Amino acid sequence: MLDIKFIRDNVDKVRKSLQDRGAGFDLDSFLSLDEKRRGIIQELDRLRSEQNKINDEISILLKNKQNPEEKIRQTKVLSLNTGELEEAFKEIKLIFDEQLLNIPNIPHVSIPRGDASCNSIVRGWGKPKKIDFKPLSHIELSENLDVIDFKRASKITGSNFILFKGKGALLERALLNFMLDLHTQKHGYIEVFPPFLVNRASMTGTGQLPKLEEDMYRLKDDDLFLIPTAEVPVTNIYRDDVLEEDSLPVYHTAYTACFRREAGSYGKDTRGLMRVHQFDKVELVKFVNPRDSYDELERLVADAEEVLQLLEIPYRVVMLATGDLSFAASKCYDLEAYAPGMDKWLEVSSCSNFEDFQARRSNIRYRDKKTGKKRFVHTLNGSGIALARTVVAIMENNQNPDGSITVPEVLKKYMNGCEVIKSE
RNA sequence: GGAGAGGUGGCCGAGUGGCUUAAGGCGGCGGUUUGCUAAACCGCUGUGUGGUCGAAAGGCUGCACCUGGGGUUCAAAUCCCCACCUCUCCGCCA
Repeated sequence: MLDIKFIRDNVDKVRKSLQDRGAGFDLDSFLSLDEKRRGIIQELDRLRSEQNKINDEISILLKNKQNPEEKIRQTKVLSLNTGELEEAFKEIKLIFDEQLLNIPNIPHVSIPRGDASCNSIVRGWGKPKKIDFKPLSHIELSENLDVIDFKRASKITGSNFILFKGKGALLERALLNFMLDLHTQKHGYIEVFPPFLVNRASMTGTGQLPKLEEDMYRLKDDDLFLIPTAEVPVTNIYRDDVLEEDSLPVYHTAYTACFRREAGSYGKDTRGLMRVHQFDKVELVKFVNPRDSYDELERLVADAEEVLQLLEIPYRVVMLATGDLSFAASKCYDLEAYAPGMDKWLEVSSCSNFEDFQARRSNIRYRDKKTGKKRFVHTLNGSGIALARTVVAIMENNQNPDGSITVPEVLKKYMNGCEVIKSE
């Protein structure tokens, strides 16, 4: 969330941010609500102050064995007034807090203004392999090779779930191990394996709540949520903590399954692995000194890109425009892998700098060495990378005329030496 | 799932309704002493929020904060209810 003081002092900036994002938020009525809120605080504090004084006087009277009846009568009335005002304050605070949580982060100046059509392609890597036959889609390939069983996944759970089989399951597992090894051994991330279920406070801390409740799987009896991304549990590791400045930056990587209801997206990419309710992902999360966060973002993107480079999958890096930016992010790069079977660019990673937006919500701070003051860290995260669609890219890029799939060089050792996935 | 014990500042730990402005200790910061270090001694010590002064750093001032939420009372760390978390024992279990 944004700092209310910042909002008050920078109304124009916030207004422009809301416009650029196309967010429908009534800033003016929020500001007048804030004014009202502060008015009540002042009156409430005045009443309490008066009451505190009389209470002290009562204490002294009692100590001197004098009768405090008169004073007690006085403060009884006061207490009644305070109680009423407290009710009013509670009501207004509830609305105020919720509205504050619904104001999106301010987009960084470096990104294009406008909707998704204004997204800009920053760079590309690799060239699609020459495929001199009509390439199959991953759906056809995986059904022919019997490595994914879509029908039975539907039977077990429902549509848009996946049942990997045989070499398909092995490929999934190999990819996860390959990516975790790369990030821990080469890029310096510390691996964590967090819970897949989180509570409401964690979901609010990273910004999924209150806005996106209907997008998530929720366990009503326990008020827990299945995580839509490892970003949630991993960022919340340090909720309400104060880190030492010297310990920054902190890098974590985690494998988790991710669960998304994808409510309202039926009809879009609903076949195959494109948009599924459960997928595997290796996530990268950084907690950094605010001074460094934009350099850290570039390195984060590079770390995610290296996965695709080593897998030899052609991709492009897209800088999102203000209107396409997610709620909590101030700057975001998407990585899109090319899939020749579908002739589509698939979003396989999203790398964002949240500045102090999540840190303020989650109360993650560091102690400034010079001043001794606590300040909010900057948080960043990115997929490094998301699996289902990466599997699509691997299958479709590496397919052979006979319908088999060549295993990328770097994955061979993770697949017990298997070089080609073929019909058995 | 059942029974019990707990949750107090950065940490440990006292505190059963009003001199609590949260004792005492550890740690941290500053100082005295000192050839240097240590010890000893002295002083200081958190967070949030509102107002106000200031260019700022920050100052002054009010309020709130003893896990969270309700309640009782003129007054709650303290009494009552609910939730969450931790620990111990029992049960169940991969």
